[in-house]
Amino acid sequence: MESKGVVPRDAAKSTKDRITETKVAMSTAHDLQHGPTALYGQVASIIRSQITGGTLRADDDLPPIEQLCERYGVSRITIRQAIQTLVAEGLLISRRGRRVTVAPQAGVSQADTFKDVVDPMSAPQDDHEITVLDRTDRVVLPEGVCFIGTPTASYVRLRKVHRSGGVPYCVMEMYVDQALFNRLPRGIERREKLAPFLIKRANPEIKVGRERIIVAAADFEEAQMLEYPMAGPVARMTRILCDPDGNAIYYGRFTYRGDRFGVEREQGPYVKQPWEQLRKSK
Amino acid sequence: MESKGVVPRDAAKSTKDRITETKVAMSTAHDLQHGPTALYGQVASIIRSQITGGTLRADDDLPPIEQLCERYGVSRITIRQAIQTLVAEGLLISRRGRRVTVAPQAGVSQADTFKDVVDPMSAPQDDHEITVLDRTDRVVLPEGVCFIGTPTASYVRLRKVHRSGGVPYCVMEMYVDQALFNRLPRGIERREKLAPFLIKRANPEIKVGRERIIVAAADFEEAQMLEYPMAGPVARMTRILCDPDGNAIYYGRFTYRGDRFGVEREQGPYVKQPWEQLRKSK
DNA sequence: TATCATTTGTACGTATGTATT
DNA sequence: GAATACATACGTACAAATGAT
Repeated sequence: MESKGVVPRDAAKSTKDRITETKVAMSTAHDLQHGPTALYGQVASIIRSQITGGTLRADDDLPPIEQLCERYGVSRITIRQAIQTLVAEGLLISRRGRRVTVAPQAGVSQADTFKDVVDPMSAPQDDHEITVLDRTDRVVLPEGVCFIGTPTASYVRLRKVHRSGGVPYCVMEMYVDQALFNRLPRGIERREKLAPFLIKRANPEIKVGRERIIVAAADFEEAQMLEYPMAGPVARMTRILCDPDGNAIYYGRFTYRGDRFGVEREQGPYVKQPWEQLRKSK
Repeated sequence: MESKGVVPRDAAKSTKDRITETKVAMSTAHDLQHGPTALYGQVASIIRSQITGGTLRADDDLPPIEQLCERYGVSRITIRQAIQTLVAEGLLISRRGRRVTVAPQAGVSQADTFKDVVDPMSAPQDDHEITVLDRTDRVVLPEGVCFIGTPTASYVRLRKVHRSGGVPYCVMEMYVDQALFNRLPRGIERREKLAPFLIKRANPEIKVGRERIIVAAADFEEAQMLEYPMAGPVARMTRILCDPDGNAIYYGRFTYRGDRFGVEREQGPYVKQPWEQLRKSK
């Protein structure tokens, strides 16, 4: 292939900078090159480094797309795709009718990020809200989901949304053994995180609780319920609690917003790893 | 304005045409509606349900975009955006010059997915490869990253890529105490996962290892190194190992492809947490 | 309360580059 | 080399949400 000379594309380049309102002290004309990296990728890189570098800060507005088009000498689609990329990365927020803004949590380092996340087993904050979407009694567990323990005859199925500070951070679907649920205080599902409650106070005793965690992209439904970009990163967790007889008295599937999820694990030489005690899942 | 209506596309059944071979028994004209849900969202929903429902199976080809345009009576951009969405969700793979295909791991249930993932501490498979990108001796740990333990005076900094079955699944940056590293077998960093090696065999003993895990979207660099869609979901893990004196003799930051990451945790009142089982001192 | 300008979201049509078959 | 098919990119238009008037 020929390393061809760059096609001169100075269409809108000479236009005077009319960008005066924005706080964004963006630097002067960037020279984008038609080449191996797509134009939208180059634009995204520039903006990304402005965010990580501190030129753009949390909650800052970006200039309108039209102005960015002029500035970089590219079309609207190109800018849009760059913005889309950064939205998916969690660095920008774009909403109809408003300016595109830098995400509140953008630019903080990874270590700091960990302060804002919600460990699934942590105690809820003061501003924690629980919404019960629906409840169905006397249902059976779906086939093949029980990776430890044996299902019981009958469950209560609950779907809930948890919010912190008004923002939903987790949607979940859980099955609680019907007999056990009937013994719990009335309305407890609206007041408490059930798994921590069961582990601390339930009768009969919980013998073992196990969680599997994977990461994925939010599907349409999850994105809507979590007020989160479609295909944004999420954590999916499956949790099972068993009683001393090996009955799975609790099964839950959780989807956490990626920006609000974090877990900590210990590793050490004297500890047998949980999965070494497991039967292999096929 | 009136939609042009879906052109029935049944005639083109030339023998050479492999398109008719696709198992896409796509139903007859789907009526998309201009309304609250965007057209591309409707298309994405249809295809998504075909995948999860089994009409489209892993490694199946989608019809060319042009044909999808005709089928749904929408333009190329609309189809592309639907495909993009599903690519970001990990359900489709789109490559230049080839048909869009259904991702190999698409359509399997969450529980099943867990068998393909790589627990960070698991033993490497036979087809496991390690590439050392670079090595720098006698460096100090970056400021403020050490969430447990105290940094030592000098580290070896390594950047590596791990592959399984030829596919990269993790990129990492790690710091190993210089003195400790000098005592390790030569070239061990190219042959072994260092943390498990240290935990099992190092001298002095590791007293405690702790991991923090969050989820995020792949940035440009990570996406390239992992051969993964930009902004695709990834897990980021930070791990620190300390010796009995509380010195952080190992610090590592890892980025895992979302489709290859999974961890398991135990929870329960009668199971001592790993760190509770640790010998407190020698 | 209603209207208007601004700004982004969605969508169409078209053209060209580039990788695969 | 040719045909196929996706990626990128331009220009344009209208819809919908927001904020200010």
